[in-house]
Amino acid sequence: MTLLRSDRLTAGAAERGIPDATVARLPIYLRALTTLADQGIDVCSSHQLASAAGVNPAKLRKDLSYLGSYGTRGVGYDVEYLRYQIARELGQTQDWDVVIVGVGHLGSALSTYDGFSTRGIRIAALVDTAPARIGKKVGGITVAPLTDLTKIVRKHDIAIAVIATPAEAAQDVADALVAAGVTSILNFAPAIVTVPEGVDVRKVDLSIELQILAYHEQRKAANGPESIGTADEVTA
Amino acid sequence: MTLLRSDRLTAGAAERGIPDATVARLPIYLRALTTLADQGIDVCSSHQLASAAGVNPAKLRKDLSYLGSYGTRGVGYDVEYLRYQIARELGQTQDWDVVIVGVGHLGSALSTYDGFSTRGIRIAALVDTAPARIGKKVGGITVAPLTDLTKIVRKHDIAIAVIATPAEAAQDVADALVAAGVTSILNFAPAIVTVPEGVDVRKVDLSIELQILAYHEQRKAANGPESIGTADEVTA
DNA sequence: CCATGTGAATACTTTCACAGCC
DNA sequence: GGCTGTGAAAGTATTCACATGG
Repeated sequence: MTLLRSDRLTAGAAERGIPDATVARLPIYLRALTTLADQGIDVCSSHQLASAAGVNPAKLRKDLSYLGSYGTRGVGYDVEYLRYQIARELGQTQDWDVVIVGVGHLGSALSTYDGFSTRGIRIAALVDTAPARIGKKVGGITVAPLTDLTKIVRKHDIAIAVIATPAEAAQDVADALVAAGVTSILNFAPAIVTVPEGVDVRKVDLSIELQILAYHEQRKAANGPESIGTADEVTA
Repeated sequence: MTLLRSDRLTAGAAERGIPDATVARLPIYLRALTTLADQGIDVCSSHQLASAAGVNPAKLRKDLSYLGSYGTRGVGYDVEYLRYQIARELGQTQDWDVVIVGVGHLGSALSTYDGFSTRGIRIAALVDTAPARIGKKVGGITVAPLTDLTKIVRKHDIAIAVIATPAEAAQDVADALVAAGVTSILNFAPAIVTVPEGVDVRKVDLSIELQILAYHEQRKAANGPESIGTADEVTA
């Protein structure tokens, strides 16, 4: 989750050193811009965009300032232009081929998720170890055996993989992915996977999110209901 | 994601004011402790536990210090005792009934996900609007119509809900959930939902995680491969 | 001696408030 | 006049390093 950056601001001309917290929000801004564009809006203020994205305007402007000065003082931002700049910064000018390992319920859900294609992400291959699943078609893609991994990664020039296996298999799959040449992994398995330097891992754990909510619920119940409020998700 | 805390340390006896970042890691420690217990380990050092959880020992000790002093100097932590203390802090001494709204691919995957039951979370009901889905059984639970929501929430005393609908429906569903009395929402729909004060929303966006990885991949490709390394997920 | 628990130092993030430009 | 872009201030989080107690 936290990546070291050897160069926050190195010598030379304006080395890009965008804070992690900002990078994590850029896709949200992108989505918000698309929403605005769909509404026929082609110029927006930081307030409008911030409200569509669920953040506050100062944070939005600070975030955008790391990319450059793409707004116009006294006016706002050109929706289409800003959308392009953020997409470029995120590397969405190219399409990223992704392989999903593990075609159970979650893997199937991911492979048919339609939010990927419009965001520069293409599910290029599905892989599993279960003989019952190999050869079956899911979302138009034939499930391949794990042993084909290296071949698949080479063929599609895949850098990013998704682990959607049970916890027990996660580390072995991660090792296989790294060996095959993958350098970024999104791990849905409820296990910590260890990878060599230079490989990024992000983790999404569905039950953890619910446990965090349960914690806050418990506190609401314990204290009076008046002692807690949300800052997030409240549009001014 | 960020919750206001009116009392970081109020008067009286040790008011609990655990930082958000720490709360987000407690479920990870819980999982790590379970792993250790399964290996027959019943006392562990902060190093052992930290390595199993994928964090560094200092952070772990600091996090645990917010809960109290549950370790023994010179020795370490009793696995079972610490596990209980964290579970209690997270509110897992009781079971939380949860309703999932939207029984598409993702909703189905969630309702059959077996990582919930052992963590104090019980899927009590499934709800959808599509007539084709209502009445069908998924993971042993019959899908109910959205109009039954209030009845269901009352019956099971539900505080926590999951939105797994398309983006367009998310806000309406959130409104219905709040009206029915739900006070915590986990939102998987790729949309920002607005809720009144006192209601917590957490958001998981599958495509955003991949976009963040793509950003880092792009940077690896652009710069020399030597200029980036990961701090996370590397066990010493 | 050992490993925890914790103040103090550092690093990062958010927010404020206003200078700068349209 | 209005809104962006940004230094500076405030607020959080992480890490260090050592006093503390078994």
